Amino acid sequence: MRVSRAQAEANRETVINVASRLFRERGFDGIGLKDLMQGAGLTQGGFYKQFDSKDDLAALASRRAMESTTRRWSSVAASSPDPLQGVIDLYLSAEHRGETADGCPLVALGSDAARQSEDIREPFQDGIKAHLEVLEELLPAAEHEEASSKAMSLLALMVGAVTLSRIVTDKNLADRFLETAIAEAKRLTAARIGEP
Amino acid sequence: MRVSRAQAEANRETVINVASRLFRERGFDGIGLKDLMQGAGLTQGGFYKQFDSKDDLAALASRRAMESTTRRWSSVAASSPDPLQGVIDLYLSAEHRGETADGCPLVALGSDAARQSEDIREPFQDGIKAHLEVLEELLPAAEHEEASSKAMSLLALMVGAVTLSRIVTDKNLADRFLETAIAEAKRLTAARIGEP
DNA sequence: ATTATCTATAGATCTATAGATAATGC
DNA sequence: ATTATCTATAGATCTATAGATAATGC
Repeated sequence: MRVSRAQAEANRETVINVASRLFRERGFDGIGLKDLMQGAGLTQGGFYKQFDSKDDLAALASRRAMESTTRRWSSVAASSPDPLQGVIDLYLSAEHRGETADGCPLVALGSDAARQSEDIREPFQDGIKAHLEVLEELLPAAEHEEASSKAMSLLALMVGAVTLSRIVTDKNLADRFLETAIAEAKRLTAARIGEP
Repeated sequence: MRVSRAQAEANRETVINVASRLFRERGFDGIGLKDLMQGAGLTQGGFYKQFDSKDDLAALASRRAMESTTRRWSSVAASSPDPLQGVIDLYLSAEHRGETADGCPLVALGSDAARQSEDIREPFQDGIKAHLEVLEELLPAAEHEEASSKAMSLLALMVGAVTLSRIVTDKNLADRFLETAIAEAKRLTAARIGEP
């Protein structure tokens, strides 16, 4: 029954990774410890030797999820001819809308996160700041202040668009939310000449 | 024990209204039938004579919530010197961020809604369409197509901004999400001269 | 007589804990 | 000897149902 320390650590990491996917897919209240542990090939009983509580795992899994999507942004930016457009097109794509478990936690768990304790909202906040920093560096703005504001509006626009796109049942309307957001993001990111 | 038909109908309405608040406050999975009925001054046992299932109530409560916020938009627009700005300022206010139970269901339940069945997503979609229609009528656009696109981007921006503002624990960052979204909304809604 | 609501309960599931088991690590 | 994971279970809570109760409506 007992496994090596290295294996135990690997198991812990697997549980966090599985949780980061399953929480996004079903919500924090939508999946129990039994299924979370089963998803990692373990049983429920071992849970509390690895984690303090379900909320503890929720915080760890949220951090892992946010870090994973920040990394994806950086990697897409690094490999795109137009880095900012690359990130925008990826985020506002039908593929991203479809992959809840691997997609942005802000969309998958946004309204859930707002209801959680500070311990769980903190990893989301850190992830939001990291996402903003990626955008700020990519934005063509003269001053830092302007880039910061643009980044915040752009993130809000993108999170809102994918959220709405996932809610509606009308496929055509869902696609239009993504398309109009892409068009609006282009206007937003274009350098504004002669503006304060 | 038995009450008049009129009173029974009034009780049903009360349960829907209570549910529309409590679901927004705690999420669909965050509150049970016992507490929902108790909130209306009733006991759990009577629930299934009034509703088919918890999901049935969730759909009815979601519709009620969306209709309520659409009405609020219309009423704010009717009583503001600048109707569109009135709606934007109300939505992107610290007050709206603070009142989860009475605020926009798209923010309070956005990520939850995306995970629900079509029966529950439909009232959200109808509410989204109603919200878009209010914005379209207020937007200063030459063509319908343009107003429609602007309305969708504006709604996405606002939903995203309040969602992010509720998640972050840093009060200063939370306020900045609302402020930058207001500034961006102003640019978005201003008539664009010489654009396609 | 009908029926809106009540009390009571079934059966499932949830988080968390207790103690057994068997492999690791000293 | 220590400990990672297992089986088993406690105690609470969840959705849904059954049957009792008492007031309405015919």
